[in-house]
Amino acid sequence: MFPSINEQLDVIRSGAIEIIPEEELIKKLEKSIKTNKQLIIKLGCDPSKPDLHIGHAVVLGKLRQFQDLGHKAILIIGDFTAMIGDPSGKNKTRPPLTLDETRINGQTYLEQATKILREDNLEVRYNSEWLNKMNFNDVIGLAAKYTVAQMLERDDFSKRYGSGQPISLHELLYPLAQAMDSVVIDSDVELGGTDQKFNLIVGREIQKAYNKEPQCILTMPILEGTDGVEKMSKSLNNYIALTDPPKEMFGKTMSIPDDLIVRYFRYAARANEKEVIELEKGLKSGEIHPRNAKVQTAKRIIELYYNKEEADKAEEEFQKIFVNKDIPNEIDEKILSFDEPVQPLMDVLVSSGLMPSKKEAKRKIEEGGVYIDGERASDPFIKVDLSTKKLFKVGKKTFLYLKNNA
RNA sequence: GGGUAGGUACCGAAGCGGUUAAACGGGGCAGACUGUAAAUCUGCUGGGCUCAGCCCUACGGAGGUUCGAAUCCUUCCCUGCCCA
Repeated sequence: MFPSINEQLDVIRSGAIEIIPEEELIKKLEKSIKTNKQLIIKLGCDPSKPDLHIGHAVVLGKLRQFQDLGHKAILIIGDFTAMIGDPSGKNKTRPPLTLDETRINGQTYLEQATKILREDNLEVRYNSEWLNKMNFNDVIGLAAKYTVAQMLERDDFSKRYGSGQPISLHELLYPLAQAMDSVVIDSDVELGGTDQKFNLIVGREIQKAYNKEPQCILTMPILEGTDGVEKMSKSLNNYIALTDPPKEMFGKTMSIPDDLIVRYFRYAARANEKEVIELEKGLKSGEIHPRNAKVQTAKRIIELYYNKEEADKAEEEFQKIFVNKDIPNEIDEKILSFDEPVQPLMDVLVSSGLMPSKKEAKRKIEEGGVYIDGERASDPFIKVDLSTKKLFKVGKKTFLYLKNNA
């Protein structure tokens, strides 16, 4: 029923940063094979930001591998914990969300996550189901199982504490809440990014405190964002969303710094180890041009979430617009409804949504960032005739046909 | 509860009565260049208008002093640190 331990371990280890403790995982696997019972693999997610990106996909992909091995994935939608807001990586307390908001976000999350996960061997649980029921007594009982010093071991807590940044008490409760999830679902393995290591270990400790068999933890790397410096995150706007259209995925991948190519090829494009080594060698020897390596990576990523045709199309578009400075194949068209078809350029830019304000429009025109039918418009006060369709280009990548219907 | 230091634009951080839509850095946007939506360099970065000028809004909130306040006073809210 299950593959052999070594086969399973090969899959499990690939791409993983740490497995703690590995011996225990082996024992769990042995037992699973012997009793023919699935292991319970937990992945918690924070639905406060429902835009999933290819950084999240790294750990989701690992969960998928466990599913493929025959184990049971439990995806915890942290609708309750999202109200607290995991302080991880943040130096500031987050604004709390309501349970309703997190529920809606959770649904969105799920829609995106199932692009990667399979529907069988999958169970979805919302942690408000048990956390919302705990009363103050329960919370005290839980909090009594961990100490302040242990909690302050967490890197970002100690950093914030040390530098005089505020830490609200409820933030200290976050790892405990997440740990409670593990207690309730009896997880055997919990997955997470390396930044989750602390929380995952707390889960293990708390399970023990509740006389449960402790979970093993497996951490996956945190993928850098397209800027190549910070981790990929929505708030830093350096992410490639799973729902990004193909040409966005392509362009964003092309914009990563060269030294990130191999990491993206491995983790974002999910190339196998052999391919990764080949690419690495080619880049080093100069046989493979970094540009082409990026093209290949970008196309592989698009193939994961769309298909080959879309990948080819995205490449073609990119070539067209950015290399040949041509216009894209498909351009949106917007009909405006001024009383008169002849309007000042600034007004046209604002009411079409191309510019947020007239001041901004004026600036961009003066900077030479606005083109009408291929001609650079340099006078912000000119009027344009929209009785016929005109092509507007703002900056390098925004194209829009505009026409007035009156 | 006492003491003390703070709260400035998207973020960090100057300014401490007028010349301040607010230095500087980051971010963002635009331009040049490029294999690239990279790097680098340059410019811009609250809004409106009858647009080289004028007007509104803005330095935690509310009042006040002053010809004039981010800057001074009163009060309230929030945060760090020390002491209890």
